[in-house]
Amino acid sequence: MATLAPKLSFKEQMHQARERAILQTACDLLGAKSFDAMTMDDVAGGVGIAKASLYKHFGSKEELCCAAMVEVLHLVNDFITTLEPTLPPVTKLRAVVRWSLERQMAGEIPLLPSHNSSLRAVLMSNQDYAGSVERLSDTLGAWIVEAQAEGVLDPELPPLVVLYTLYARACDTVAGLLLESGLYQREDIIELVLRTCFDGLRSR
Amino acid sequence: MATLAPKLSFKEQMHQARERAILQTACDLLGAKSFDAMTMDDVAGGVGIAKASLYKHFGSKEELCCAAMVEVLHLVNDFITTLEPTLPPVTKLRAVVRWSLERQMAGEIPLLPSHNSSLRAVLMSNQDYAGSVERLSDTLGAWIVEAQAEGVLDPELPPLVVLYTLYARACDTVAGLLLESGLYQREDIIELVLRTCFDGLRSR
DNA sequence: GTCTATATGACGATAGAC
DNA sequence: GTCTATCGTCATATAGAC
Repeated sequence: MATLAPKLSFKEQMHQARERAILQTACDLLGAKSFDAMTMDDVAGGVGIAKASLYKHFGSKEELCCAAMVEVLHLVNDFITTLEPTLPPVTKLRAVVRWSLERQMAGEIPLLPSHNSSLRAVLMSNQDYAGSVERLSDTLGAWIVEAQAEGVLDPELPPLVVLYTLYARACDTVAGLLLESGLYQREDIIELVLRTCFDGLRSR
Repeated sequence: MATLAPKLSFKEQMHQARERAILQTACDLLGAKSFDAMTMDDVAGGVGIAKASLYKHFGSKEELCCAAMVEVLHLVNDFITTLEPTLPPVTKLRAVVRWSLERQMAGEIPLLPSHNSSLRAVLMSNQDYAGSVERLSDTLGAWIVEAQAEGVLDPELPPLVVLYTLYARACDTVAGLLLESGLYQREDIIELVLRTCFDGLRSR
């Protein structure tokens, strides 16, 4: 396994470190602006290397941004494996949305690109990305069905509607706007957003 | 008043008609792609005029897109005035979200630009836009407070959180994604989205 | 005001020295 | 592999004829 590779030359370590720095910078930038607005000069400047050097690591802007998005999906899939499997499914669903909200409030790249982003078309034809999305959707979908069977989530809602609603809340900008307003603390905002998502706006 | 202006020369009528066509095309394009991805060539091609002619009507791309967004805000503010004032506030709130969802599913420009759009910065410094947003927010905010006082909306949620949540649902992409899936009819999708927004995902 | 043609600049990507 | 310098392309915006 790769994690057991005993020796990595200094050169290779530097190479990987640079690549991680590039990906991290791209993540930050994509959290702040759209794919179209982000430039390779931005990335190069952020990392502190020449633009031409970027192209030694990633063949194109699309390739770099794909890699960044795939990285995020791997992170969330990793996070999911750390969740205690015996937890109630709705608790696990909340945890995933919370994870995404925390990431987003930290200014990092959202889980999914917005619908009208130019990046979407590129991502959808990327096998690694599509596979990760499918894996994530399958996991969340199973939890949704479980939670509905338990009667915890509304069984009358189609699971696909629930899934998309969770994605939307995990990526929407309410949390960021509330943070900007300066009226609430991070933790309060996360609780409020989770509450409006699961319990709705109406009184009980 | 302008609506009573008795005579409008043929030239002026043509001018206004072209301007409306330009705005409509910009609306459609901004519904389909981001501000950055939309080009003035797209707009000119859509309207069927030369690009240079656009600049006789609008001084810049930013100005055109601002005008398009302001147009939408005027439309929603107009829609609001058609609502029977004696209706319960929560009914009026639902109606506004429904109006926005219908617009969005028709492929038209959303009510508000996404957080990380380059357009946002431009809009925020546009007085006409900012004024319309403020007017809209004041109206919706008053209804929210009323509905909370009646106990129909959860009084423990800060009104600002409710407002942003409504904005997010009015602009999010769940409706569009569900429409793309082909599994549901427009009217069903709207009902489902309104339901998850107001009633949440949890069983009652 | 509308058009064709063009000036100007930004950005993705590459060439070639080190 | 990294850099500087540059190419090719495309988009905003304008010039100038009609």
